[in-house]
Amino acid sequence: METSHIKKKVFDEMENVASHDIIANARYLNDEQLIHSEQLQVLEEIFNANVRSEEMTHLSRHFAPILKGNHPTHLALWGKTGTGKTLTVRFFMGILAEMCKKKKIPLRLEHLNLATSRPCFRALNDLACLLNASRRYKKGVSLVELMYRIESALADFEGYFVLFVDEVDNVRTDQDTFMSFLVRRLPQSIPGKLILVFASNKLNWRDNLDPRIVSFLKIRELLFNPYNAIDLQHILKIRVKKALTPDAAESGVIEKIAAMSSRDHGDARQAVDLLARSAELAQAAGSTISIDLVDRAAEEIERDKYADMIRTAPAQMQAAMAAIILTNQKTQKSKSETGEIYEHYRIFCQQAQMRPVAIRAFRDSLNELDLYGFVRSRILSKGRHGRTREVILELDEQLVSKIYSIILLNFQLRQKRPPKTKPVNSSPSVN
DNA sequence: TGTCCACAGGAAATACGGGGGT
DNA sequence: ACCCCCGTATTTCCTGTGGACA
Repeated sequence: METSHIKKKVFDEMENVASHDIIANARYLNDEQLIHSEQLQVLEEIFNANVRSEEMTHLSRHFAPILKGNHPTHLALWGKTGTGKTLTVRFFMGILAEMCKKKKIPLRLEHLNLATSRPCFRALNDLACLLNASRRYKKGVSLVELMYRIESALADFEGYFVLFVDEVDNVRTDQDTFMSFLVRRLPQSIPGKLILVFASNKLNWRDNLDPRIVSFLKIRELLFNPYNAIDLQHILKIRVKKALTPDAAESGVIEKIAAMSSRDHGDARQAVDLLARSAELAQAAGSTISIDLVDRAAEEIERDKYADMIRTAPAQMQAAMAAIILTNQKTQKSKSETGEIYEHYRIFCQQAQMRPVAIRAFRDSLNELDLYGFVRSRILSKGRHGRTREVILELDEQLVSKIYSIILLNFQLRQKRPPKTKPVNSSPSVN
């Protein structure tokens, strides 16, 4: 009887949700789930709505010389994340490839995406892999060898070679070597006409580059501004049409999301995320997307952001955060001072079996927590009773306890690792 | 008006750890 | 396998400071 009751409940719940479906095609709310052709389709609609049309025009002008057999210069794109640098270029490249095919102009396009920070060696290695010139090495191959392989992979190609280097600023230790290879050596050593397109999130990327290379680059620049509310509305409308059932979004919802997003970041991906989150909430509630739900979704995203940040934060910052929370619990106030927080920090370290850092370093951790918005703090002078930093914890209780449990979890995992003895062969051998 | 608290936060020294070269 | 180098984290040492209080 008990089980059938539960069965019925689950069944009803599912039935209920399914009948109120407002999400018709969830994949359109998450770019990673779209296959290439669908992505292109979405892009095409976005660009047709005149979003990023200026940038598109700029690209067209820049690459126009190709049609006349001339050699365009290199190009650099700047703009914050989610401003559409990658998508715009890829979309444009698609069109360019089509045109060249029609006009029988030999063209080769490659997209080197340096998504995460990596040294020069791995960047070159990735490029070599992209050109099918090498396998992936950890080490054991010299930089020169990699360069040689890249060159010989291109030795037979005489047309235009457009290399799109995405997120160049991610190349660490010896960016100059990497850049000078691309800019100075490669064009000289291959028969094709090389056109480099760099994209970077950091506007000052060029500043810490060897000036000789900068002069060689003769780069044309193209700045991608954050999306404004109108652009975002276009982008969102297309997603809504593709992903949701008709009338799923109440009036004003798209405008609201666009306005919030353009005010906060102008990042299209985050805007779509907010839409997706709102839709999920509505789906769960069996209603349509209301403006209220958007607010709630924004709160949820905000919470997740904090939770994520604390999860990946350095251990010292986590410990400092835990100390602040503990201090507040003890004193039953939301305000606390450096000294008392440090005391709780030391207790916490004892429990977590880690060595506490000196007070000076601890202050820096507190500062960082302020910087990342976990707490608000200011210097307070209490006259004879000294000066101190007053730390105020303003996150809501729910979030605080979530953060606290994340920290505890992290430290428990850390404890499990045996102290500085060599690993005993108790775990299955990892190679 | 001077004192003095309880820290802030800068500078330099030192420790650490990973990666590269030989 | 070994060493060196370099960037980052931490420690050590230090000087500075707003204002309550005597």
